[in-house]
Amino acid sequence: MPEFHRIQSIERSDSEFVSEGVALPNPGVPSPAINETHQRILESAVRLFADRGFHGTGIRDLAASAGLSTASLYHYMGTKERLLFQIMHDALQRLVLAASIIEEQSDDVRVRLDRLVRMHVVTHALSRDASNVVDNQVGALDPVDRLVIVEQRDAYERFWAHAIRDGVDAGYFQVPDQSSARMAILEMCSGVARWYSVGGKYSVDQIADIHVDLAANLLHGGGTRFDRAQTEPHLDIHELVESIWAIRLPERASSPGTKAAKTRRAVR
Amino acid sequence: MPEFHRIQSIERSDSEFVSEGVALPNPGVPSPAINETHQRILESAVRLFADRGFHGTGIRDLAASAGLSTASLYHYMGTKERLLFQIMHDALQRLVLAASIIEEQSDDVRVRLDRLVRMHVVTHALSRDASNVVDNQVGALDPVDRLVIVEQRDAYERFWAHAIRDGVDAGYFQVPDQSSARMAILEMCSGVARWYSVGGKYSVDQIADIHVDLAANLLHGGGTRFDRAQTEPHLDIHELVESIWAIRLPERASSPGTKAAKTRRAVR
DNA sequence: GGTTACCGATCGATCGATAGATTGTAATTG
DNA sequence: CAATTACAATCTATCGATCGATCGGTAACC
Repeated sequence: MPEFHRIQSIERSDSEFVSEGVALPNPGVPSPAINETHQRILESAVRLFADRGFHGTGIRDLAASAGLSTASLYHYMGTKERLLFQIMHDALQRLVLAASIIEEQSDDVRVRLDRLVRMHVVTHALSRDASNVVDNQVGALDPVDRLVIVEQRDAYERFWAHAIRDGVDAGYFQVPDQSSARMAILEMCSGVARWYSVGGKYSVDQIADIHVDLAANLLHGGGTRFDRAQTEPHLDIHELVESIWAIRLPERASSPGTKAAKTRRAVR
Repeated sequence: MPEFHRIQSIERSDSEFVSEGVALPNPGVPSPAINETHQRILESAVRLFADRGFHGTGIRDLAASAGLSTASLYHYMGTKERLLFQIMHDALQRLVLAASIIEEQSDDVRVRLDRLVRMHVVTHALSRDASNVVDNQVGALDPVDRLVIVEQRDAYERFWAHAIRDGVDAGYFQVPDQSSARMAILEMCSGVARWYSVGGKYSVDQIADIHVDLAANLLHGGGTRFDRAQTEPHLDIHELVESIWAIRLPERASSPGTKAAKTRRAVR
């Protein structure tokens, strides 16, 4: 009964190969699969977890998709939850490795961010299912495993935080708030995994180009809001939302009574 | 046994009230709850579906959270799936209503987009759970219901598509691709529901301000990528990702063989 | 006496997981 | 070399628990 609890740490191989000037690790992160059947199980699980969610996928679905009995599944996996953990851990390990290579090899912070965006988008397009599992199934992990995964995700986000901070410090970027800008870029790039499909209007590389542009715009500041014409009548959006949702305002001072007195001022 | 299959269409109330110059509908969309117990069920369901996902929530969890027996649950709901549908339908109805009011009352397209962003962000912060259900649980709907919800979501996105198109046509916005820009803004604003928590660094309105800025930057173009220094060594990100993920390139011509021949050119 | 609002008990189906047997093949031993 | 052992890889059958859902009621109210 194989153990997957520990996954070998990242190791750059000695043998490297060239890609037009820059050395890439070879063969990157080895697949955690121990043989072809195990690989099939992992691929089935990634696809099913992405499509139906962890709780929406039964072990019988898993077994059928991999062409095995449910009992045989357990020859390769610990539990269903450990299978999820292994998939997420492996995917995040690759993201962290890619980000570290980029950080290491990009001196100019603008180049670094260009490459981070490109890598994140290409990953989310080419490895769509695994990316969606990482992005959406964290809540299905048991609390202990979740700590490990969240720490990995935080480590990945730190590459982004540092890149944005360095770019702001160097005067290249202007953003209203660094954390919000980081989350905004990550969310918009991760979003690719929600809507991308092969055979669409654009190739993966074109989508990456577009998102590099969008991220560059987003970070380049200058846009003083929409410098809107002030001739428009005022419309309080917070109030509009509370009105439509009938929400009991959790922020923004004023008790329900005061609030009602202020906004419920009927015209007729 | 009440039926929730049909939800009344959007109707603007005759009685309106004023908010510093602009009329707001009152009382917006009425809650679909038929009484206080039903309201408790809906609120429990929204919270649990958001926290654990639809398939991760049992009807016993639902009943316990609402302080009822599972049997009593069925006095108010059709099936668990219909409950999900009702929650999503209601939430989307409110989004569409808010967007239509904004479109109606904003002449300048920059103002329109400002308000759309603000509304979307405030909704995703104040009504976080329902927003997360709408954004993440579409796949749990049965195929027929899903069609209805997807059409609603498409209708909502059309308000955004038109605003971006009008802004581009008017020369206010420059984006590399309108659809990608729309998805990028929606994803980054929806992301708020993933990380926002009350008592954080910023108030809801400040977060809305920040995202208006970010969206304005994103749409204002001008950023010709990161106009990076070309002194950096080249690093093919597509190749990097494929190397780390060991992905069998689905796009980008070249068979595995050719690819290997091209990139596996060993240095030593 | 119909209707509304609930409950305890329980249904059949499915859940994740395991027990125990069979097979093929590689390694070890007489 | 042949016989034996060991183990990896798979199966059928089945476990107890939980799933979504329903049955047949009771109590209160108009």
